[in-house]
Amino acid sequence: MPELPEVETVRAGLADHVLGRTVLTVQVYRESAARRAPGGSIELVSRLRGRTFVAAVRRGKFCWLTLDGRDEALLVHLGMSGQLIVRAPGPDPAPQPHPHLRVRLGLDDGSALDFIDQRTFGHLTVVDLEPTADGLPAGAGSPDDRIPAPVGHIARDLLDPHLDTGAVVARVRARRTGLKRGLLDQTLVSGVGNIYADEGLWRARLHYARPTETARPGEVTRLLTATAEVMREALAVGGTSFDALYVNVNGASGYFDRSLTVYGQTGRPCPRCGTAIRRDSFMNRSSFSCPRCQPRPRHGHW
DNA sequence: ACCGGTCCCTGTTAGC
DNA sequence: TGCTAACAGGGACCGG
Repeated sequence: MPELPEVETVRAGLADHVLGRTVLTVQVYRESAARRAPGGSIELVSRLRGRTFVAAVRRGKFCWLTLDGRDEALLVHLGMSGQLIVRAPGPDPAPQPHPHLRVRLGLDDGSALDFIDQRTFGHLTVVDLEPTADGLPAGAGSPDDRIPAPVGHIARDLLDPHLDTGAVVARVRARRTGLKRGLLDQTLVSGVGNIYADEGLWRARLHYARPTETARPGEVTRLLTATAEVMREALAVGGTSFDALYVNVNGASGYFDRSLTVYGQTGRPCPRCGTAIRRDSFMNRSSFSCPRCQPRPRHGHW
């Protein structure tokens, strides 16, 4: 499940491999991959063919390739299983295309950029760019202050140097919900998904259901700092282990799993105290935590 | 404006 | 063995 570190790995790979390339052909193998555009695949093809990639930018889990003229971009969201793979020039070595190949962009040097997505939550769209709300650079890899219109409501992410952490702490505490819900709300702070939320909460020794309104400023700051640390460490691992020839990420089975402390570790001992990690159902998904390091808040206790 | 629930989608796995 | 249900989950959307 690609979250910020995985998407940043993809962005860096795109910056290395497709900038300066021009799109010659666009093949859409599954219409729903282009569903975010009103005109669907027809619009994707017409707005993309003949265009040149001039920047690879990311904010949170959204990534975009700015197009020549800098008024439009190819916007990508990987959903939960999306991959972007650069296929080297030359005949395709595989006898038949990947079963989950959704879109293939043929580039002017004979290479191809493949969008592969098993669970189909990801999508590609060509969108207009607009000025950022704060006038600052849009995100990682951005040469300017322009952001895709559909990403305007997404907050800066935890690794953005322009992130105002104090303001995020205040906004989280102003909410009436649980800490994990706040951390996963991409309009408060972006880039965090279920995996890194659980890892950050464990590192900060906070329970996922802790009410935001009773969380002290220092605790929320600790949560944000801890989650950013986990993501920085994952990024360092992923950045060194992906094949330089390919832009390739599969968060579900990739390189980032190995350093996970609580996510998916039901029954295994907590590295801090040895207590068995437990799994709870929360927000219709799983939450993993240490019952001792992250005690459940009792009503009225705080 | 905020908040929580629902749905979209496919492949794998657990359980009867 | 064969079927069904649960599970993985980001984000748009909707009703309160």
